[in-house]
Amino acid sequence: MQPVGSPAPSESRSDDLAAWGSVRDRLRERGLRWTPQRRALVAVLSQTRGHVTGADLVERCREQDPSTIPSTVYRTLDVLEELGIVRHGHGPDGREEYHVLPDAEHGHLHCRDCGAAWEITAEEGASIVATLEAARGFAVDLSHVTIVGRCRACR
Amino acid sequence: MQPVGSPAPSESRSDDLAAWGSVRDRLRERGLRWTPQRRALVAVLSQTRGHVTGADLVERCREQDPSTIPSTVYRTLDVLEELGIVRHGHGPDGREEYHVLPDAEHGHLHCRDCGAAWEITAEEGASIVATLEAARGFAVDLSHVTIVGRCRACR
DNA sequence: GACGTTGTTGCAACACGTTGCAGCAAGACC
DNA sequence: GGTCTTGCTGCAACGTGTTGCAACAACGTC
Repeated sequence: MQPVGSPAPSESRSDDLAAWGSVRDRLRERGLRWTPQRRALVAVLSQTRGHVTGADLVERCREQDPSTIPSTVYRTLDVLEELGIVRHGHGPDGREEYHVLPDAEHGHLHCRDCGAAWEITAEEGASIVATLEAARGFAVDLSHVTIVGRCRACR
Repeated sequence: MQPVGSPAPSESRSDDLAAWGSVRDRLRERGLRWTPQRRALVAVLSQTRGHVTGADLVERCREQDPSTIPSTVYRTLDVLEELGIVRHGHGPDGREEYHVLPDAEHGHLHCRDCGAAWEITAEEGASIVATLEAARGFAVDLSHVTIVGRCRACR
């Protein structure tokens, strides 16, 4: 239950390497292409853990290659989301927020006052999911849930 | 538990009239001013029920007065939110979404497929609020919660 | 290695919202 | 009605993300 450092890069774990290595093939299987621009974004993502905003990713790509075009990054992110490699939600300010290689489906908790963020685990989310499922037959997409409020420390 | 028509204007109820009428005085009490631009936005809001996006409100104001400036509208909305007259959240696409004269605190449910929206009542939200309160001492701002998923009809 | 398909890119324009700042005007006071 | 204070407006520039379109290039095939 640690806070989620927003720009939270860290080293890849070994089982992630396989995931990143397979991206090229997964694209090709679908008739999609492996371009230098996609390679660059995947390289950036593979050095990222936790959450990043779209703008962050654009900036990091630009550090590697200043000619990076934002729309290409956003379009590539859409593709990678279809492959399940990233997921996106919206931060408390409505900005795009991507999480990379989600181990398990989880939601997000944001403190309005201090800005800290936490993950809502699947277990904690279960009661939310169950409530809405029972009452309305609604299938909650937990990974897209962002709940805003005030954390213990700020109250 | 009716769906929330997104552009959902309808007539004001009588007890709302008092609320709208008092806006001027509530501003003045705080040393704030009652300007033609604010009058215009309040007029638009008073003919609105349910949910509107910021862009919607700008457009409706412009219908009344084509010289309306967006930043003024957004700044006025911030002020009105402080007075509790509107509340804002973020739609499934991250856009600003205002609800007018909230009768009771409530969250929102959006179907990813058909785009329909429902309100999560305070009672339904109670389990969400209670879970996070107990587990983390986190005070959920239900009115800012938007949950995305798939509704019964779309599954 | 050359060729053709067609998925992608780069670019320009747009949409929505925010911010900084100089000048204006609401409203209090005389 | 005139004056003063300071909250508000209008404007311009920016930040983030999306979209349409023509030209380009990945990659399967010969």
